[in-house]
Formats: sequence, structure tokens, C-alpha cells
Amino acid sequence: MVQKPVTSIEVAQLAGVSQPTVSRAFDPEASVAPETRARVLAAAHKLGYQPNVIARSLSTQRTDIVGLVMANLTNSQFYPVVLDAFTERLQAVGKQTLLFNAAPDRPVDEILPRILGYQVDALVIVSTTPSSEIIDKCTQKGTPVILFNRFAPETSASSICCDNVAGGRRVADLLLDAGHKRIAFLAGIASTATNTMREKGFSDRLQERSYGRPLREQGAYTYESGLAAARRLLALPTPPDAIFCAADIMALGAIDAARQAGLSIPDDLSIVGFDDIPVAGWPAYDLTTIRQPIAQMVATAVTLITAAESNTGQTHLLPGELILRGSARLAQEG
Amino acid sequence: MVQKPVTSIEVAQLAGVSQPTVSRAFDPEASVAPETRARVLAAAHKLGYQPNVIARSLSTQRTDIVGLVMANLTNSQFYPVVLDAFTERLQAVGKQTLLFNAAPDRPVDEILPRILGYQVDALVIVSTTPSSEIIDKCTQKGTPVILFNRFAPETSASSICCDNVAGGRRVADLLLDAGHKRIAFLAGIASTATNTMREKGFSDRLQERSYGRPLREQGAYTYESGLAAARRLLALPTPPDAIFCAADIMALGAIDAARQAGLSIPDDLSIVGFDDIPVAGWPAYDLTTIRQPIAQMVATAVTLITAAESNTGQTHLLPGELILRGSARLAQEG
DNA sequence: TAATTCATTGCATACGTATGCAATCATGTT
DNA sequence: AACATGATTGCATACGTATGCAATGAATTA
Repeated sequence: MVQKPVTSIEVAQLAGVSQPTVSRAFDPEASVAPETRARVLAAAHKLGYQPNVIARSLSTQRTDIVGLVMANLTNSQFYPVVLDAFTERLQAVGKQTLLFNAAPDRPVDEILPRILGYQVDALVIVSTTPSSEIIDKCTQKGTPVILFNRFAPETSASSICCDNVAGGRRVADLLLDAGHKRIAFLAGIASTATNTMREKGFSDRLQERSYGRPLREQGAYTYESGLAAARRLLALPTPPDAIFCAADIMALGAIDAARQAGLSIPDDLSIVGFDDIPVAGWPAYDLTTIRQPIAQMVATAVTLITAAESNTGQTHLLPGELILRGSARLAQEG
Repeated sequence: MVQKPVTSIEVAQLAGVSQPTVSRAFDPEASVAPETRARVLAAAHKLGYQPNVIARSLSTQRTDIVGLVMANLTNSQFYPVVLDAFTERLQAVGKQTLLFNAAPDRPVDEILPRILGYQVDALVIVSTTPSSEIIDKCTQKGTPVILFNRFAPETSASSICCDNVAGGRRVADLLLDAGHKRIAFLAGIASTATNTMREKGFSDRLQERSYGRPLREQGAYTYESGLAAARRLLALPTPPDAIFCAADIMALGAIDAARQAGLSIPDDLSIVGFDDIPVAGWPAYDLTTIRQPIAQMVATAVTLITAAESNTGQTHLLPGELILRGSARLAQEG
């Protein structure tokens, strides 16, 4: 038997107060006599009353819901970690996460209006870039847009990124310092900002140190694509002695490709990734990589969300950290 | 500059109709003259009007939001796949996902009331079991509760499970048929239903075929725990020649432990997992396992959610599928 | 003691949409 | 031609909570 929902009115009747007083009793800031509040809360508990957040939202014009748009949940092994961090941080500040799955084949622009219908307090978009028009539409409606690991320079959206350029440069130095002579870049999807920036930092630094252009193979941010691209590289007449992969998940594929080819890592081939997903630390892979500072990135995002002032259009660049493991040769000491 | 939100009233004025007519124009079932609807939709488009789902919910008593409580998002590699499937299926039927992170150290019971405040249409609880009291409280309030991969027999919650017992039995047959003589079970967290059922099916079938009790080591549904537990097993005076792991993620750790011990898989040691997470199919692991039918499980859950009648307390048991790969020896032919 | 201040509470109403009911009008029926 | 039928539409109101404002009463001050 479904009982009809308990409202603040019934609590008010039981406690012998008015409905607004019940409302105020649940607001820590409100001015309510201590014994009144106690009486109301007791009545609420007795009736099993739970404030209706939906109704409150209608009145306050705030939902405490953050829309989170995410693609690639399954394959990346990176975004589950991001999602975990987001939900936890948001819950900690009393906000909830409305999750939207951006199917890879459909443009984000289609689902954003639906999300706006839920009156989310903010919109975090991970690993996809909506059109500038739709971003500005959201902002005009008062919904701040935060891009995670993407850029949209000419828009009103804020961006939070790992410093991909610096990371790429750091890897270039690592490989050159170790004395590598045939260096390759295994690219992620070419149109993504993460790939562009990482490749740019990597190539620029190689050129600065007069190495020239690295070999290049195209991957697609999946294990399988990394495996296949690495095989192509290793089948070259003169295969590379070091591969920088635009993401860990592809680096894992590259490691397996190298092992299948009978190569020893890092003696025959150094492999470096980017992200530091959990598997990268497993002894089976022991992948040298650039760690994205997920905790700080998420913390920054949550700060932007909770900040009263609408700080739009900012870009926050957080430094990655080189994690030295066993998959890449190091410079000879002494 | 934040423009004030567009409401159905303004659309009505522009279209020259009443507010209720605007509301009806957005309801495909409602009786509205075609040209009226066209005029309203045109006005809505012109103003950038998007129905306020929150306000609608207050009126209809339905939010089209499904609460999804999830633990272990990061470590399992299994639940991201489930989450992906859920959000996609729910979006396909016009529902959204409000995601709650059940921190491992905090009981689910604490966050359920908060979720109820959002008036979710249904509550899906994955990989955690709330108390019976709180389940019944939800059901009484009209919120159906669906447990995913958990049981709560004496409650009003529905359960959707892979047939873990049958899966465990199937693995027992596989290992016995292959002629294994020293069989071990690497357990997940002992209090979970998944572990209990898998172990029960496995042990029962072993006994039915008069093998006796398997060796047993305790894991915790993480890679590291699988690695450590497998090491303990392999350090025994007479180590096992086959290990059934309660979850793939632990099986991966077990494989790495075996390799580090210099063992060859499956010649020296067969390893079988459960779940069929993406990594299980990678050539580096090539793990024989029982695949959980995630798509069907999620489809069943969504059917329960969308079904008009409140079908509570049912248990849906879906069969897993044995995926034969290279990590387990097979019976000799002929 | 009278005046002032402040805390507490209730009243009235707003938030944006959906829906039962009645009113209107066009169409078809006898 | 009078009437029945059915499709559209508007009116009034409900959904549950929050908040500006006024009213009340107690406490403080002169």
C-alpha cells in the first residue's frame, strides 16, 4: 500500500505551527526558537517527513543538481575515475550529479537543451566540446558551463585542463635524455584538444632540441587502436625505440604489441603514456606516464560551481606529474 | 547578462493562446489543433523556451529521474560498464540518471533519504545492500527499489542478478573436466551476495562430483587483493593448479602473480574469472571467464522501472555465459 | 512606567506546469 | 432546421516549499 506523501503542512499540524515555520526549521540559517525547531523536527521524524527538493527548487530557483555530460565512460579507464571524484566532491558540498551519456555518434548539442530543462545549477562537460552557440545559450540562461579537459577559447565557458603541452614537453625531454634515436608519437583522436596539445608540446620540444619530427601513427583512445597502431610502428623497416602514447589506454595496447613482437621493455623499446589510469601502476604494465591531477582538477571545478560570482570564460591549467615507472629507459647516470 | 527564464506564459502571449494550451502543445497525447500546436512551437522556438522539468514534476508527481546508487566505481572495471549501459538505456526511454556515490565506508542507508528527497521515480542500487527497513520505507513512499547484483529476499525490493550459482557450477565443471587436481577459490568480499552465490555454486558442484572442498583465499574485489591472495596460494607447499576467482579484476591480479612466480598459464595453472570486464579480452590476459549479461540485466531493470504496475519483490535471474579464452586448460579431446 | 529593540511566527503569495471541468464552436445526424 | 457529437480551448486550481512583510510578544533601555 502506497501511503500518500508527507508534506510540510502535515508536519506543521502535528507540531502545532504554521507551514512556513516547518520550512524554517529545516533551514539552519533561519530564525526559529530552539524548542520550536526541536518540536518540528520531532514531528517530521515521527511522520517520516523528508523535504521535497523538487518543490524547494521551484521556489528557490536552485536545484543543487549539477549536470555532468560524459562520453567514453567504458573504454577510457580514465573517466570513471573522474566521475568518481566528481560525485564524491559534489556530494560533499550537498550537490547531486545528473549524469548524461554523450553517445559518441551524436553531437552533444542535442542533449544539452534536455539538460537545461532540469534547471541544473551548472553544467560540466567532460571529453566533448559543444558548439559555441549552445554554450553561450546556457550561460545566458544563467547556467555556467565548465569544460573538463577541453577548450573553447572564444566562449563563455570555463575550462579546466591538465597542462597537456607541458606534459608533452616533459616526455620529449625524458626520451631525449635517455638517448632515444627513433621516437614515435601514437596519437589519439586527432580532433580532440587533449591530443592536439600533447602532440604539440611533444613535437615542439623535440624540435627545440633539434631532433626533428617524430614518427607518427594514428590511434583512437582505445586499447585496440593502440595495439594496432603500435604493430604498424614496429613493422616499419626501422622501428622506433621509443613511443609516446597520447593516453595510457593506448600505451597498454602498445606494450602488449611490443611483447607479442618479442621485444623487451624498456630495453628494446620505451613506452610512455599519459593520464596515469589505475592499470598503469599494475606490475604487468608498470607504465611510465604523466599523471593528470584529477583531484585538483575536480576540486577546481567544484569551486567554480559553488562560487557565487559567475566567473565565466576562465581557463585553469593544472600541471601534470611525471610518474617514473619501468616502461621507459632513463638517462645513464654518471 | 543573464536573461530571465522564459516561461510557458510568455510563449502563450506570443502565440496568442492560454498557458495551458502551451502545456498541451508540448504533450503529444493532448488534444490540440495542428495549427495551434505549430504556432505555439514556433513561438517557443523563437523565445528559446524549454519546458521546466522541475515545475512539471511538481505537478505530475513524476520526475523521470532514476536514482542510481553505486559503489566501487573506480576499482571494479565492471561497474563503469553497467553505468554506461544504464544511462544509455534510461536516456532512450526519456529518463535521466541521478548518480549517488556510495562511499565504501558509509552505509547506504544514510544517503537514501537524501535521494528520496529528489522524488526519484525509481531507485537502482548497485553492489550494495541497504537495510530492509529503509527498502520498505522507499517502497511505501511509492519509490520502487531495484537491487542490481544483490539480493534482499524478505523485502519489497526487486532483484536482478546474474545467475551466480549456475556460473560457479559451470566453472567447477570446466576445471574438473580439464583434470585439475588442486583447485582453489579466490573469494571476493565475503559478505557480498555475489561472492556467496558464486562460491556456493562452485563448492556444491565440486562436492557433487566428489572433489571435496577447494582451497580458499580471501580477496577484496580489487586487483591488488587478487595479486596478494594468489601469491599466498602459490606459496603453499602444494600450490593449486587451478584458481577460480570471484571476479575478473582479482583474476587479473592472480595472473600477474602467477607470471611473477614464473608459472605458465594455462600449462602450469588455470585461472578463471567472473564478469568479463573489457580487460579480460585483452591478449595480455586472455582470461577465461563467465560473462555477466549486462545488456539484458539493464534492460530488465529499465523494464521494471517503466512498467506501470509496481512489481515489487521479484527476483530476476539471468544466465551468464562461459567465455572460453586461453587462461584455463580444456578437457583433452578424444 | 513608557518607549524601543529584537526575536519569533504567521499570512499571503510566488515559483512554472498540468489537468479536471466547463464553455465554445464546428460538424454530422435525423 | 433542430439537435447530438466531438474536438479545442480557457478557467481555475493544485503540486510543496520559500520568503517578504507585518504582527505579536518579550526583553531591554531610559
